[in-house]
Amino acid sequence: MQEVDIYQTLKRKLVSNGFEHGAKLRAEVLRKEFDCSASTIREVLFRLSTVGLVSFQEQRGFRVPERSPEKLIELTHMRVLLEGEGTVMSIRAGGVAWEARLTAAHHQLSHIETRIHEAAASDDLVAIWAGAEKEFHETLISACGSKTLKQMHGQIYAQFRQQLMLADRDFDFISTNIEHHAQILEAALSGNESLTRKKIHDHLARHLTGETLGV
Amino acid sequence: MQEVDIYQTLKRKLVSNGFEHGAKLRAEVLRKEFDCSASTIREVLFRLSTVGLVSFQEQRGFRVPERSPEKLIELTHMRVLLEGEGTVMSIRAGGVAWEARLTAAHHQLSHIETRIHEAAASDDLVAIWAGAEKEFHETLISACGSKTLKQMHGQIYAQFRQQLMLADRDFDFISTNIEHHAQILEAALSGNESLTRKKIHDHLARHLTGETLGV
DNA sequence: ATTATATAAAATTTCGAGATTTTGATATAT
DNA sequence: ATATATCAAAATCTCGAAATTTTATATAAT
Repeated sequence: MQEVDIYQTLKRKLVSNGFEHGAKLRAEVLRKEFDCSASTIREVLFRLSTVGLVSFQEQRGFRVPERSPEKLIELTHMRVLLEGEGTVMSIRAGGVAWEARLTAAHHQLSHIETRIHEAAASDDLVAIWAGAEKEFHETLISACGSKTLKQMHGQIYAQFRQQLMLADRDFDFISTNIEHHAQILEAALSGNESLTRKKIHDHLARHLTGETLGV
Repeated sequence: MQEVDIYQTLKRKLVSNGFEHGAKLRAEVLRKEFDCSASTIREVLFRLSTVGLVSFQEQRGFRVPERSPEKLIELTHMRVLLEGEGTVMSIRAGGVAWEARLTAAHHQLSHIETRIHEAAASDDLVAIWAGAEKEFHETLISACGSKTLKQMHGQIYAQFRQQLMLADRDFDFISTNIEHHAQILEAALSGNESLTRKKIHDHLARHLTGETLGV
């Protein structure tokens, strides 16, 4: 298995319930799982600690970051800030091409959310939903013109998902949430910047209280 | 030399003119300089790429990031966003203790800037100034209550300094800049949030045009 | 002269073993 | 019973050499 594949596989596991929060990531175990040397694993884990998905402590190895209500609040705050700013920049610079992409991304997300809401949420469907939700929020900021902003948002978004894991799975598909995405789309297409910021904030607001992880 | 020292030493060199922009960071060379193995160097470089101070490309090793006017503009934009948000949060939550720390940090910065402005800027003085300027801007957001925001700001600030290196050294000490710091302090102490945001923006505005790196 | 190919040199990446440090268990003392 | 000290097991970290890949050089072909 290629190192880049090991990286992707581990990353996916880290943001989608593949490990317990706080679990130790032992080189020896992972070495066997991926059939490579301990140094290669060590390297991949360093790269993942790069983006905050793995915590590293000198002489004490690597761990999955603990779940923490405060951390989730901080990450949510950053998402509101970065997605709000990035979306406003996209509104100004994106043009029709961006509006088209956003509409398409929302259509797909809306489709899968409705489907899950009506039936049950199988693991397969949840995986598809996770991709569509990520795509929608990334499309919002995709025309902002700042690689730096997109990169930071990518880091924050991944850590946000990792904090949440499946804790909030049910809520993600209730009609309130489906409505939220529609309102963000509508506000963005209307070009109303402060309204768009507000709708993004409202969508994420339930994670700003600490209740989502039970405080 | 301890690995943590290697990390610090390299980091300092990377943000203060110790390397050319775009320079290759060869493991063999650094291995000899710090008298350790190639793997140790490799690890440190991975950690520095964690925070964006070193760029890494598969099979092509590590480099000092290129200087780029666009990148500087993006980093400046992020600084305005993060320092503005963090300072406003500090105004709300910091209390007298924060105000006292901010006043102290400004006093030290003001002192050194005046001194350099009157005389010439020796390398020693510039190093002291760099510390004082970093301290002032970090104190602004120090009471924001978000470890995540502080961490991201730290990354952005280091990359910002790395982009600038000594390109803008002269301007850093002219009276305009000294005035800027005083106005940020005054606005923050007055508790006027939008004015504080504006003063932080104005202070950094010259880096938003591209002129600083000559576009 | 320019492009393409083959070869050599140099740099990066992987590896497993040895050295170091932490962790956990057991024994001893307060 | 609590705390401290000692030792063994386990994990992490460092290292230098071997394997792989890139880069540079020289040769041949168009």
